[in-house]
Amino acid sequence: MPTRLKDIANELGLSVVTISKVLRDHPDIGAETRKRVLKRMRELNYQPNFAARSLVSGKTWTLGLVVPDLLHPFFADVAKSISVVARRQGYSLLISSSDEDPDLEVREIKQLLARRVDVIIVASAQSSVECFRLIEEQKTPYILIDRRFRGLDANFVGVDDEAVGALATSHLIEQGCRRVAHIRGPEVSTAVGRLEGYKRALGSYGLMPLPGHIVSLGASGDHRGEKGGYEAAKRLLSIKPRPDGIFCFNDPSALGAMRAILDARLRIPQDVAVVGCGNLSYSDFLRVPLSSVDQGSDKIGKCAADLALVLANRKVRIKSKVELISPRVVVRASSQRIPISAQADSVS
Amino acid sequence: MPTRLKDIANELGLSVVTISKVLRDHPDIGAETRKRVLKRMRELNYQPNFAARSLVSGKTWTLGLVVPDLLHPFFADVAKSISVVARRQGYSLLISSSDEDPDLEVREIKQLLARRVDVIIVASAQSSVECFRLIEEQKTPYILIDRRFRGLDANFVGVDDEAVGALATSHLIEQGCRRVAHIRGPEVSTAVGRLEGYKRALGSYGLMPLPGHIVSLGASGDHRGEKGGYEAAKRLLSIKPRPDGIFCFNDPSALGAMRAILDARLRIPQDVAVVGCGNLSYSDFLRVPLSSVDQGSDKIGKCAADLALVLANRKVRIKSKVELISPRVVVRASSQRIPISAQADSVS
DNA sequence: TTGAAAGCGCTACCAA
DNA sequence: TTGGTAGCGCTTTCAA
Repeated sequence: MPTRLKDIANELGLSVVTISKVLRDHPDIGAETRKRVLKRMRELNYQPNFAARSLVSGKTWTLGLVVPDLLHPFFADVAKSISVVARRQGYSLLISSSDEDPDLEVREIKQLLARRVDVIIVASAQSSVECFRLIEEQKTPYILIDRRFRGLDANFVGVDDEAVGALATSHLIEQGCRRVAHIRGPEVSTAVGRLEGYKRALGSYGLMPLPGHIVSLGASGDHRGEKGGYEAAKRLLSIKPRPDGIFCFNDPSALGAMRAILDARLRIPQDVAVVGCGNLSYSDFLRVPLSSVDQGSDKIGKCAADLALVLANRKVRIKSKVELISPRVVVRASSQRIPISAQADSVS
Repeated sequence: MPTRLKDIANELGLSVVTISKVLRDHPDIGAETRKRVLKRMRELNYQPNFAARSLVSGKTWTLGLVVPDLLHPFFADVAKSISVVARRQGYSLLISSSDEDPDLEVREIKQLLARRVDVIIVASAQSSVECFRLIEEQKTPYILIDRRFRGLDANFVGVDDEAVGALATSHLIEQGCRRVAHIRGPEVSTAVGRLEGYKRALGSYGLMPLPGHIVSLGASGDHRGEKGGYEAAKRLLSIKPRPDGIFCFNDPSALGAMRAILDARLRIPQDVAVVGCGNLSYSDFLRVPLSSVDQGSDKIGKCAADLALVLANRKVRIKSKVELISPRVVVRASSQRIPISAQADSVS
């Protein structure tokens, strides 16, 4: 039903090839012919058929993105900035949500492979590396974001999670906390890295995690960790000596933790200071505005998209790139124990 | 590079057609042959080429979604539920963010048309109806969500905005507010509908909007209305008589309004009660938990997706469907002036 | 039950 | 500068 090259060719008494060349700005076309063709194309509002084009060229001009949860502001932000970069180069974005389910994720990836997207970008919920072998077999370039895997030589764009943990922990210590606890996340690279950073920072101040001061978020069934954070913080508060600072794996768990602290009639940050990670929107409107480590989600998206476009245009596989974004602490009331100095909010 | 039907055919000494039939579960294939073919397909991890298939069938098994802002929890939620429904039927989702820019939106829609998606779903930032004519010309079915247009006979799925306004306003009145103000949104159907509902509800209680009690969010440059809500509320608070309740166009503007109220050293809800719209996540963790009208974003997504799948499988155009989701109030502290009764949070 | 032929809309290659 | 031919991987139709 839509206009085809052939239609224009017939109307103008030219060949399909000529029209095709005009379409793609091929040099060897007469100025007059070109003008006529372009005019008619515009009149008919001609749109080339992507399927046909893909079939010939082997390129779909499509990027595939798989995230664990589109509703999570971090991933929404990443998706958005990928989409902006991609669009500028004529690429579209096929997005799917794996719901943190590794099997579903594999199915989604297979779907993207079947559709022959030019590059796959995935924030993976896998525990094994198997499914990436599948992608490699098909020779589709792919980029991991946010979460990485030991021993997998793959493109990666994400925040430097050890730096996240170190930054948050050092900040708490600098604010006068001496018993900094950590609510850690599940067994994925982000949580492990942040835990490492936490330990490293304590060490660099000559401190150690106190017994019971590292608790796990657990899979409390809640999506993002609010409930888990609440439970974990309750456990922490019952321990002697009680922590005077908590670095939480992510913002939702920090919200849960803050609720537990307030419920226990303790003050934030005077009794217990809290730092989260993710720097989600609306932080300024919380009961106690939450200090948080910003992961630079838009930067991650932009980097990943830029890399994707490079990969999409290479014929041969190139050496894997690893890009680590530097995190930054955004200090708000939940950890501000020392009078405001030059550091607040605008720190780089 | 990936396996083709022809490869399997050659290996097994069969014709391409036979393999193709097995692939699509065609009945007239010998049991033995079918088994052999399926086995080999699995071994080679065969994936049919979508581009080739689309070219023949004219179907892309792809839905296109255009939203003003993927970061907005409402649209993220809608996108997610569309994706879930679509996936179950083998459809993928091409998502793009228009950034509330009508021109950009048109370009995105053109892109989707060029890609011959089976259905376009769009939460539109247009002020005119022109661009939908474009879609109609190409005979691509489309569904408007969230925002609709007068005089455009199109499929629509969204919340009943008048009911939203009426519900929120009645709730405030029932909580004892007598001077209910409204911070209204821009000139789109959602804002207009909510304003109408607000007026209707006032009327049904024999009340009228007081002079200056309807203020506009304005385009204060902030993305979602926090700053606009702040400014608007400040203006409202300076008016005599001062409002004792504010129904805000959306949650971000309600957050801004609450900040203005607290800044003015007034109490929420005792001095001024506040209701927002959208019921975004984390509401429980706000300084004052925000009452909000839930728009049923997941229901909207599900409905839209179901409708899209129907449209994708019809040959002929069918009469436009309009589905209005009923909103519900979720009462939290910001509007709870009367002791908690059976109504709180669990109201349906 | 199987397969040969034609064609979807486009691009690449080479000849005119 | 222009166009004929071939073919991308698949489905549809019809004949064997």
